[in-house]
Amino acid sequence: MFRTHTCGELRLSDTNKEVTLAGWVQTVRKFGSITFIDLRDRYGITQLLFSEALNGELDANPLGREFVLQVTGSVNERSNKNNNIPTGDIEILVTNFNILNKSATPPFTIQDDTDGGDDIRMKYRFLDLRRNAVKKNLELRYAVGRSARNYLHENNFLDIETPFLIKSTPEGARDFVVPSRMNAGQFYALPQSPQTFKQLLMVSGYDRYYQIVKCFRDEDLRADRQPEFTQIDCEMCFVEQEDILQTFEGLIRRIFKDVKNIDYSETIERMTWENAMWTYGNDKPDIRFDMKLANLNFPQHAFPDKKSPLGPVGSESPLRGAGGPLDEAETVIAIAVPGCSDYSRKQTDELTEWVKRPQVGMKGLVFIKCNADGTYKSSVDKFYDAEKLNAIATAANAKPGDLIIILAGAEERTRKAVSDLRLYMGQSLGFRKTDEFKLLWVLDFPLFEYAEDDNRWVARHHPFTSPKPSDIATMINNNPVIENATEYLKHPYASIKANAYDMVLNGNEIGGGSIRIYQRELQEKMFAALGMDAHEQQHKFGFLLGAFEYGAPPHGGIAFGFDRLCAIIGGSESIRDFIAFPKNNSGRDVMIDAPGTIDDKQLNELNIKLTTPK
RNA sequence: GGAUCGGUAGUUCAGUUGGUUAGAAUGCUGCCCUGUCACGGCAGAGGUCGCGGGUUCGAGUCCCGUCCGGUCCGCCA
Repeated sequence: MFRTHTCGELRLSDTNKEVTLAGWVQTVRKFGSITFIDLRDRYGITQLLFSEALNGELDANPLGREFVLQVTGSVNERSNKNNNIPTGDIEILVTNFNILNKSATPPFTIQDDTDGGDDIRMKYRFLDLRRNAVKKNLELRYAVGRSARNYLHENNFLDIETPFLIKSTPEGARDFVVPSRMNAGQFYALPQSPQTFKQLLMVSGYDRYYQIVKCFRDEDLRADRQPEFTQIDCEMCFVEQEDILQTFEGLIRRIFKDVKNIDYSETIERMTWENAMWTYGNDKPDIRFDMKLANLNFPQHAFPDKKSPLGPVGSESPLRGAGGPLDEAETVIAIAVPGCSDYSRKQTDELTEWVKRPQVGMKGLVFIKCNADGTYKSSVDKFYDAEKLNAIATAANAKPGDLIIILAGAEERTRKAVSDLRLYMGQSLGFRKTDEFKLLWVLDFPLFEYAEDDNRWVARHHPFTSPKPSDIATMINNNPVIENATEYLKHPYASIKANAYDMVLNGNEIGGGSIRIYQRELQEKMFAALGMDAHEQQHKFGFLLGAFEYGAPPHGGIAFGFDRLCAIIGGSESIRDFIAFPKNNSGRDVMIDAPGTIDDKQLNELNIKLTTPK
């Protein structure tokens, strides 16, 4: 037997027991004739005592960090206890030890506060994983997965595996492809999600399905995006949107309870996509803090009855500094940043530089300081009197002490810029606490978006999403063809809402789904709208259209981004530390150095000729 | 495809206006130490300043290119 106990379980009550432990040397502390060693395994740290006086023949000198050690000895009560660790009351008086393996000096310290940077930690990920900080993340990931499985199991969901080697589809993200040796010149695609398979399982009558499953998308990476990632993928028969929302509110509440012991009993807020876009500037708002967007030019479709506090402004508009003259700006949006009216010139200049960065892309900003005494100090004082500034402040819901920031420009860009600014200010003012959790459903997404590049509709969610029941007739009765972009807004399809929903946690999309199309006619109409003719539809999705002819039930589902959910619950922006072996920014695994070239024999078997040399 | 920040000791970083022998911390090695737990003390080793080119009497420092890494935009049904 290698060990009788783990390094995390011995207590004062075990005193005098003869035990054998195995683990890694965390630290060595020498004091002449006695030596302390912290022995570490997955479960904790136990202090070892090597004493020359008591066991003179033991030589702890050869032992270095990360050596693998098996030790036998008796459990002693410590004379100096350590309250910081659970085993801090005891130590092992070593009578015998065995070096199971030596270790080279690790390139970084295996500690909670390691001295290693991301690069070196990823290259030696197997050492990084020994660190408590990473281990805790992987344990949390397991806890989230186990909680989800328990909940879904208790609610009659079946875990059914679906294939990884499937067919490339035209819509959505770029596919990862796998060449087929037995079918020369042909390729499998790895699934971006098990979407069509889970729908076919519904047709087969498995009315509640789930799978915690790898998905693959060959797109550029981010801190919260990996090319292979994991989804909690779910689908249900005989449900309407409300059934799905209820079921998966239950799931997320269960996860918070099981993993964080949080009773998330409050109502989960619901917001239409349209409302989210106008109130927060994006479709996954962080509602942990307020700072709502105020549209100062009050466009007809948002606030039809109001007049802009800015009034008619000519080409000499003071808002020139915010991105151009107002009468040329499609949109003018303000936010009131609480408690920042005392910002210095330097600080407002920094904000100006921030919005001028290419990633934000504004030409500048206008600010109004709402002083505590009710007066205003703004970058447009020579254009606006106090009455006008007061009207803007009222429109922006600003209170004394607030700093109003105004951006102007093209609608989409400006909305995104103010949204980014809101998150940036929220972050720097400490409103985005990692231990506070706010859930939100975003509903009623547009079904279609117009893709200018291709001059066609694309599905905002995916092409299997059903329109709202009230929009089905609009979809069936109209020709999807559009000639040019200017017709886009006027086309009946532009206003069709999808029966789709996203779950948002602290400003991150953690899940999304929809009620699906289950009738062949409607699905064909959808494919046609996306520019697929009958032949292509049959070629790409014939199996699904065929299945819909054999008693396909109404169904819908949802998929949660498992890695992202774990990261947010774990209080991190980056998902990489919640994945045992993640890829870097360029999609590389720097530990195993993948991807790599393959030899000519393999290429020949696959009938592949490279156009660029290896 | 684009923007931006970084690359100097094993590691994390500092390095001024271009100017002597490139520093600190930590890790590592040796010695001392019987109660540490971020042990302490003393001594020591450790550098192709990512790579290539250029400017200059002289480049870690300036310029050009390139590679690598981080973050973001585009992209991600």
